Amino acid sequence: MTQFYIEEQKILLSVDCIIFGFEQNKLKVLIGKRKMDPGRGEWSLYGGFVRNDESIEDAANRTLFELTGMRNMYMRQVGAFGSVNRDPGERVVSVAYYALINVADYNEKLQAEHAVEWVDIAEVPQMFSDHNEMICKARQLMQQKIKTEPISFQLLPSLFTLTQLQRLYEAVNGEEVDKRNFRKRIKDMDFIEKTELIDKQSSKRGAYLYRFNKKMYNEEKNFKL
Amino acid sequence: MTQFYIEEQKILLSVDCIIFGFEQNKLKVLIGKRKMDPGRGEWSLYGGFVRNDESIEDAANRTLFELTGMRNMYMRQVGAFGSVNRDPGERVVSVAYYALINVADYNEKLQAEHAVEWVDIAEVPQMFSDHNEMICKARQLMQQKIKTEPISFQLLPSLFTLTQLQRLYEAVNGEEVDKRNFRKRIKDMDFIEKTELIDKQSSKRGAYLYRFNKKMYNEEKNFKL
DNA sequence: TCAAAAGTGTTAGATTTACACCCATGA
DNA sequence: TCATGGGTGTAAATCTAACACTTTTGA
Repeated sequence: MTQFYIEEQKILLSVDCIIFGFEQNKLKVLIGKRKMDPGRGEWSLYGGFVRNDESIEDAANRTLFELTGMRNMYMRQVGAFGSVNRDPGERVVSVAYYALINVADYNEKLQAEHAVEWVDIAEVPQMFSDHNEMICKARQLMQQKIKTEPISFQLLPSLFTLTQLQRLYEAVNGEEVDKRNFRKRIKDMDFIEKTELIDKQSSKRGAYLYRFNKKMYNEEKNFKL
Repeated sequence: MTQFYIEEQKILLSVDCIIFGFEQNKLKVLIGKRKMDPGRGEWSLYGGFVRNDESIEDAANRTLFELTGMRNMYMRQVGAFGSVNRDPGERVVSVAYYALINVADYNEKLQAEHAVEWVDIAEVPQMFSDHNEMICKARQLMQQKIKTEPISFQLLPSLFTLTQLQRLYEAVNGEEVDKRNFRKRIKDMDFIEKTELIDKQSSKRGAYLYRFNKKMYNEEKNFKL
């Protein structure tokens, strides 16, 4: 193969994953202590290097799979982070992705193996490199997205109560909403289906379980929260 | 210096600039025919490679300066584009940025030198590599941004008429708006200052010229269009 | 004198917000 | 029997959208 761009400098390229989960009415991110030098022991996102024969997105999916054992997670690019000295070891440009996961689906064994934990988004410690900035940007993007697309269901079990859904919105947006107004908006969205099933976990009386009907959503697409 | 990431593969990294301008009531992008192999002669964005000793953002600013002779342009990242075969020559990952320019400020000599031209966003031809996708994404981001931040003034002369401003919004959003409702919203924003100057270019009667008062905006920040 | 763009308010409809009580159940 | 979370409707306020005529002036 002919070499076209012979004069140019090549650069290390990595991906970093901001994995959001919802647990105990809080929005959380999955982070761990860095296991390599430089920066060993610092809080860090989970990441990996991009290989020459895979797209950045593939690298991100591979990294997510390594960490969670899951494929086809909801994942969106946050952006490229490219300060010269962002990594103390060597020049590394990183492309951040955020992903959404239902915490209950996450394999505890893998979690233990990678020594990562769910940390409340409001209590994220100081992190390695520019990872705080990445988390912040990811959260902003996710907050925007959740207003216009039904991504909340990625963070919940397939059956959920309206109170769970509401608490999720409150956690993501950082402010409480009125229960009746919230439920009115849900009623207008036919693709959020009421089932006949009752959840008895969270209350004595029990609450109806709902599910997201993806097919119906694809026909209607009138999402607004 | 110690090498930390010895095993990893390095990749060519470039930046591509989507430069938006506003001319004849149309939103336009600045593009030219590619001057190097592979892809010589195809329509292309203006870009450049990222050097090892500069941030991606610096590379983008340098590239914009090369093309326009201007510094401190409004510029935002669109994202990283990283398919393996996006560049037919060699594996190149590119980070796209969009920038806003007042067309009248753009040096014609530089434009001729680089052989770039303003093309209506609605009539962008098929382009090299994934540049159509980059433009599309850039436009989406810009459309979102213009709703909540006063970036429109980057595309206009420092003095402008309300009709110009309205036409700009219409061009960006791709739909017409009601003149009276538009002007009502403008009146609520004190940082869009009416001057005593009259523009006689666009009408016999003449129209008041307005200016964006940045200091006043920074105090109020209640932008909404 | 007329064509072309500038400028200006009102009203109906839609959307959003605020708000309080009864229900069902397990402990 | 009572504490806990589940479930429900209405009215006021705000915001949005639709709409038409007069003014100025250069050609």
